[in-house]
Amino acid sequence: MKIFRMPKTAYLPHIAYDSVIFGFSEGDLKILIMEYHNTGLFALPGGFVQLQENLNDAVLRGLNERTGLTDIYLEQFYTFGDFSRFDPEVMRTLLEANGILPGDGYQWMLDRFISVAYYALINYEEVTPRPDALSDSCEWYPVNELPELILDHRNIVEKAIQTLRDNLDRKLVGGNLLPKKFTMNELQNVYEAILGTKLRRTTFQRKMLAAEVLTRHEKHFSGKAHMAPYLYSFK
Amino acid sequence: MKIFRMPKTAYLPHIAYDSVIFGFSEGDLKILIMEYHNTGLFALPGGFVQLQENLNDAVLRGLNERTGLTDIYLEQFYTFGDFSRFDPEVMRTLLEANGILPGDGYQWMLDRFISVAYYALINYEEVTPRPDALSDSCEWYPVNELPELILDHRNIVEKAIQTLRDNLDRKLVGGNLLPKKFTMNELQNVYEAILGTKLRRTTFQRKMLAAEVLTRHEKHFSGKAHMAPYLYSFK
DNA sequence: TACTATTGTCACAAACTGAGACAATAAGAA
DNA sequence: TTCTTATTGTCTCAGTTTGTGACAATAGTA
Repeated sequence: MKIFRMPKTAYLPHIAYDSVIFGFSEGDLKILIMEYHNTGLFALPGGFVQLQENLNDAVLRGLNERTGLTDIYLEQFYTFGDFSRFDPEVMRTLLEANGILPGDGYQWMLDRFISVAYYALINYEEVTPRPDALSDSCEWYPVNELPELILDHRNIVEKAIQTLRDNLDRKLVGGNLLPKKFTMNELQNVYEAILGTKLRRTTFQRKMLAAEVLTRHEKHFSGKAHMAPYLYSFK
Repeated sequence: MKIFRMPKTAYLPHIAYDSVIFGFSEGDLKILIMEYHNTGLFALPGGFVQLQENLNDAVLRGLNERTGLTDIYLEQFYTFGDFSRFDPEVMRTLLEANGILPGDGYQWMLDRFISVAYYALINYEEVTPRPDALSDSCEWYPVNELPELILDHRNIVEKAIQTLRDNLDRKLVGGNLLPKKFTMNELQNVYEAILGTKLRRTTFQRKMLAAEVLTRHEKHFSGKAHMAPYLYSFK
């Protein structure tokens, strides 16, 4: 059995973060989910804040550890603080499955936590998800086919999607889920996956062009038998 | 000197909340600011979370103590977690001005805190602000004439206003700053105070009526020499 | 060379918004 | 009573944005 090793760094007690990491592939909006050793428990990637660390930096650090990425579109969206999310059995199961006994100095992890939730938008292609010390996998799941998640993590995901939808037009963030250059159709597919609805091609194109946030590049020849679309990038 | 007495209840360490309590009077958007005994320090009303209390309930409890209100429109908008907001001197000044010495068991209040920020919209007329044990006043200040605030509280206020503006049309929350029944003109004044811009009377009226969120009641006779406006309430 | 699927753009109608016009008041003044 | 004034509710008209379909251009295949 793999032995759990946490860096000796000290963390702020009672405070955690969870991150909903969105990616886009095969027409689906997906998020990264961790599965823990020998437990069948699934959870959002999360972590703790070092004693002298900015909260935002802690999240970026965790994101970098899971994805290898450094420049990440990241947004804080809600802090979950209900007492009902306190369920020490879940964490105990998780620690014990990793060979950690009570009294190993991880007692603090069994306390009540308030969790600050963030969502990140990343380019699926640039990432090879990496599990952490406690988990044996970190994998993409389509948002419509999530496994059962621990605690209130399902709630967190739903609020993340809702916030993302609300921000989509206001902040024009959809492009963060794509490679630097993309076709208008790919961008539309991202929007449709996030909103869960079909959009009109011509209206969508007109709106995006009118927003003046895109730069048009060379055409992209896919080998298909039809007119080649332009490639775009965000300004 | 008034001696500081905090209920013996235990609180979660490192976690606080701050609330930006909005009211509307005399054409101005105002917020409640506390002034602390003998220090000249001004701050947002805030507090701590009891060990078994929901975060949201803690904020409602604090709001009730400051305003006497129970049904309050409340929205969480951001959690401030930079290490730079750790400044024990401010809290030490504040405790000492209240006759509290080091070793009185309030050491935990000098630690680093992460603060979850909320904004509330209340009906100015229903409220008589009440100071807490540490403060000698709790008063309304127009958002454009705030005193200098401790720590990052000025930041918190600005983010609150920004969020309120963004949510104004989407959530139609402006009515929470008014009595149950109000005229269209009063509602427009609230919108103008929040947005900081003048709006067109006819366009505003048409938009609000088209939204189908208002119920029209009897006319309101103000005694002025002109056509009496209808009163409205939110559905 | 003809055929097909997709793209970029245009055209027109429908819906929405900005800006002003105007009659209908409520109360005071003449 | 009648006139005057400030404000309100509603309408109109123009300008803008959005929904919807049409259509030619094009990259490959048959």
